[in-house]
Amino acid sequence: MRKGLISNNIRTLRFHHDEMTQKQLAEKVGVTRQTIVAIEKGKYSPSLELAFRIAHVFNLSLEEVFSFSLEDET
Amino acid sequence: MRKGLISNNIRTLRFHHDEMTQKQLAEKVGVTRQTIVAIEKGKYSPSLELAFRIAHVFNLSLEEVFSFSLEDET
DNA sequence: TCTAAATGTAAAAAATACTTTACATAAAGA
DNA sequence: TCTTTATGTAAAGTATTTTTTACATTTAGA
Repeated sequence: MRKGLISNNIRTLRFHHDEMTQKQLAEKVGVTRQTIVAIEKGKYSPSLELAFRIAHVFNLSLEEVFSFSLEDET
Repeated sequence: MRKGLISNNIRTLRFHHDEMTQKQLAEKVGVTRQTIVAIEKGKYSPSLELAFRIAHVFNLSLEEVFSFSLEDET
């Protein structure tokens, strides 16, 4: 699949939500802390399900947490 | 990760968009037809990127195409 | 200074998403 | 009837996501 760019504001959102730690977020969504680290740092993007779970923790829609921009495809 | 349920209305949306075929949708988002079949039939859910791409084709937000419901986690 | 908590990195293994190839069926039209 | 188009299934292989384990660094507080 051609690749666009997915970004997120998880880090910011954690701090805006009572300084939630990576560990706390990981526990709330049911993954390991390493998974949160990798996503925050952009090593890879989460599965659709995990993206939904994370947005849910912050009481936001998925698209308020993750944004996508297409690459050029002429 | 604990699993919730992700569903989608791709099939309906294809018909509402000029009876777009699976093949056409696949080409527009840059995957094979089998991938579209599998997602429509719920064999697995797409990556976050593919979900964004599909929503984009229909000019909808991701959450208008895919919905997520949490399992019970008491 | 010692300890604990939060964050970062890395590597191997497991799980899931996606591709490729191939074949089957049903419906529509020449 | 013959052909084409749309859809479905399946299996093997590749790519990506997630887990597990382990260790390093920084900061805050006792």
